[in-house]
Amino acid sequence: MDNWDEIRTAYHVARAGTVSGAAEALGVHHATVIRHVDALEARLGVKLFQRHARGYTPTEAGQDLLRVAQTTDDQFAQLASRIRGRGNDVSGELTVTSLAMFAPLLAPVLAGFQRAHRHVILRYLTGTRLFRLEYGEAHVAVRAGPPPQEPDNVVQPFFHQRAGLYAARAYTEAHGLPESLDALDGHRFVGPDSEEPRAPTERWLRQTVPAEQIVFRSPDPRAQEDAVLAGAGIGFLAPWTAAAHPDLVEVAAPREEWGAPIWLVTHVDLHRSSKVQALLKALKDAARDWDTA
Amino acid sequence: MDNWDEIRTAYHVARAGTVSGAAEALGVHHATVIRHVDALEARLGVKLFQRHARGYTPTEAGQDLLRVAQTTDDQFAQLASRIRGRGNDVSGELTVTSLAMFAPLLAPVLAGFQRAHRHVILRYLTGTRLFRLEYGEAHVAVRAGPPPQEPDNVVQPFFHQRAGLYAARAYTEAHGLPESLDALDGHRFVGPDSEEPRAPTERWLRQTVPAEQIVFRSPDPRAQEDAVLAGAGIGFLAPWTAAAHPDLVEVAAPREEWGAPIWLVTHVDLHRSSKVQALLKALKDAARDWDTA
DNA sequence: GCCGACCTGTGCGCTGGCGAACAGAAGCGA
DNA sequence: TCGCTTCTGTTCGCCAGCGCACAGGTCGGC
Repeated sequence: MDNWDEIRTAYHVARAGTVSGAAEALGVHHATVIRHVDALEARLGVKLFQRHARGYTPTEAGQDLLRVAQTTDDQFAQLASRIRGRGNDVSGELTVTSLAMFAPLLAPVLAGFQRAHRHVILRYLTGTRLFRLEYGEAHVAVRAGPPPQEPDNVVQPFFHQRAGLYAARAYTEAHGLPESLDALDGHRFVGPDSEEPRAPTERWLRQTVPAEQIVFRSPDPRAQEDAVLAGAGIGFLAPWTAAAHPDLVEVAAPREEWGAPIWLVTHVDLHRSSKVQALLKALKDAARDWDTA
Repeated sequence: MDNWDEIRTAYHVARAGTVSGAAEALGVHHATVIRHVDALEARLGVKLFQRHARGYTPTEAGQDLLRVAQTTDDQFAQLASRIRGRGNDVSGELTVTSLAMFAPLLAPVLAGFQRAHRHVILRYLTGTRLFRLEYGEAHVAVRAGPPPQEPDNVVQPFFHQRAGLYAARAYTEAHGLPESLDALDGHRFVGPDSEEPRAPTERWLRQTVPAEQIVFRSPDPRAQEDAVLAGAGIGFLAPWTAAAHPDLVEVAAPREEWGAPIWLVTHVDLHRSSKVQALLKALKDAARDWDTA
């Protein structure tokens, strides 16, 4: 059964009862209908219709085909309306990915979005691995650093990430507060575990602070945050993270050189769907407050 | 959804994950596959796949299509095996039609055939109306008289129908037995009701016997038979009918001029099916005995 | 780091399948 | 009985859609 269009033609012949009627319903010439039916019967080796001057009467096999094709037609019609409807509908799955450090920022926005669109199922992936939009691993990605260059990705600015140096009150009470960024000797730092620094804060830390003073290292930004809160040392945190913990002391205010642009990235194939557009709008609305804050 | 082949192509792409794989499975060039998918997406207005250098990944809509097309493919495969199998299988419906007078002759054959092929459902239509093979009203027809000329019918000789004149013993005891066919005056006859005679017996009766002597008339041959048995008059019966009733007396032995050829007729579209062939064989096997009898 | 395997994507020439037109048959009504 | 309509079915010319060839990209192994 390797020609579904011929089945569809035969189905319309069985329904209309005549070749001409089927041809009109299909919008093709009746000669085409005859060719399709003849080809299908030849391939099956069984007559589907009895031909007479007043039309085509389905044989048993033809009636069987009529039943099967009828349900197929219905299912395809339902499929089409589902698919077409989905284009203008905010429903189904919606997968967002970002670095783990943005979770406290994004999670409330995503939760609010889900409340506004009850038919959408949100998946929020965080991880060190880069989730690839072109493989359909995510609809929307939040990326930091230089603007992504992938050809099939639609990139737009999200917000500007700022970072400052903070320490827990327990740490400053034990080790004091550095007077300036030039007098950091003897202080302990919380930093990344990576071999090569990627973020501007990581590069600054490596260039400025001797390695032996970075006493707590973790590849997980959330673990670093926890370490700073526990008084393990001085570490980079976003201002909004620090603001959420009154127990933290600002060692150095956020600097322009420590900041990084954050981008919203979508795959070009999905970017136009209203589902993705709705999420992008919600994210950018939220980011407007972050930039001014 | 008016192009089922494109759906089938997209289905194979979703299954294989690559355009090339789908093209190989379908036996077409991969350029054709790309064209089909592009056309289908354009018509639906929704991306079915995310394209990347390593293949096509189905979107939600593509996965939906995959599920629907999967079941469609299964159903078509089952349909094909059913239809193809039916060609070599003696099952399903089998409709036979004949003049009502042949019912006692044919019914035992048909019953035996059904016993031999338990999966077949036999329909035996008798009636004055001519059931039309080309409209699928019957698979096999038994026709009397000159060989049928319909172009799409396959005609083969069945047996030679013979007829004699008989009367019930009750009739002969009351009215005596005619000495010859030239001395029929005063005798009563059972005959047809038709305006124009069709069977040779009917023509002979009209030419030979005055109309007023045909005292019992019926369009139904079985009713005529019952009338002869009841002693209503002399009438034409087949020898095998008379043989079944010891109460009947032969008025005139069957003559060649009273006989008529009987034909087996099938529609050319159905003639080659093994179901019809099996029934034809059973009928002709039975007729071999009738001819010699 | 280079090479090979495999993928998508596109322009071109050609052919299979399409529509147009006509022929023939059957049914229907005047 | 004749004409009209409505079917099927065949032939012919032509174009949409096919396969081919090549380009460009990515991934993995040596």
